[in-house]
Amino acid sequence: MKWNDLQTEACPVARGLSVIGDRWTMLVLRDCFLGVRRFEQMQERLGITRHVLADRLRKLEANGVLRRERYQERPPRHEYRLTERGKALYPVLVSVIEWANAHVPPTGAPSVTLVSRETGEPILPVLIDMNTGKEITYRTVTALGSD
Amino acid sequence: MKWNDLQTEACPVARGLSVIGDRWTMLVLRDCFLGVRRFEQMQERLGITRHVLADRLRKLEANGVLRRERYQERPPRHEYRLTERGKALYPVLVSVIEWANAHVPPTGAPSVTLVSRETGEPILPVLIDMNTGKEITYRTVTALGSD
DNA sequence: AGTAGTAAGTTCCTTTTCAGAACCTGTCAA
DNA sequence: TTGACAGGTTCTGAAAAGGAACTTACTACT
Repeated sequence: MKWNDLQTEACPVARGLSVIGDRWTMLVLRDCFLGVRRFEQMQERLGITRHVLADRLRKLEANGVLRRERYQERPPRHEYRLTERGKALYPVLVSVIEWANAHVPPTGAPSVTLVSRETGEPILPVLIDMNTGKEITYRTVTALGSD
Repeated sequence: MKWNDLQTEACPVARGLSVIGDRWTMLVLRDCFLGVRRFEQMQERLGITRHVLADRLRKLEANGVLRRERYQERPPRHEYRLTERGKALYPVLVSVIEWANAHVPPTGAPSVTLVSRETGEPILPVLIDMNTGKEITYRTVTALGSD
């Protein structure tokens, strides 16, 4: 099976990863959430090759995660911004951050954490089921549907 | 920059993705959460090549996400199980599922959703900050540390 | 007029990774 | 002795990624 065939699968994990499971893609989106909008800045910050970055931005735009906006004419220049669909990925990013900080300790370098804009206090992310108010773990939940 | 250099970065997104951001890796973990433990089953379910599956399982074991347990001697046979570190990835998986079901609609095929084991009702996952009790969005939270 | 700088890519070439299939090893059962 | 099973390894060709240089359409400086 090829990677691109995943888009049509019934499993939502496969469908989701067909969009964001690519090498570099989530790192590009991290920069987008940090407010980086331009090709040159992303390329320099990420250390990704220009070729791959152009490809990822194209695919993210095609999938409706980013949109390409012209910010000047002559010469034409564009910047990339998160769409609503892109912004909806924030929980995925936060979950990765939380997991990495707890389980993939940085080697020497200081860690980056998330803090509340309001209080400045570190945040403690937990997945809650809004219907029951309880925490979601692999024990309390099961998959339903044709898999 | 090479992909493997990400492990030593200060950014937790980069460190996390150096472990789980690889092609196929999260799909292997999906199967683990579904209770699949053996090489043959994973290979058949995923449609991944045996070579790549062996590689991913090796890396996941090296990173402490899975552990390899012998379940019979002569001939030696092993199965793969999630460690605590692996189980801690459940929120990442759930976030991907939630996003995909909302934003990457299946083409024709019926969707797979998560339900509460207790009530059988569909769950509605939301990321909450345990300190404030409020929902976490890209507006309410900001990164702190050297990035 | 000529030179340098900027932004967003594209092109070319090499190296790495992946897909697909076949093969290997040790054991049991027919 | 042949076949099946489980968990891999080995091989070859195709696809993707890395690295560096080049392109285009401007603006600003000398």
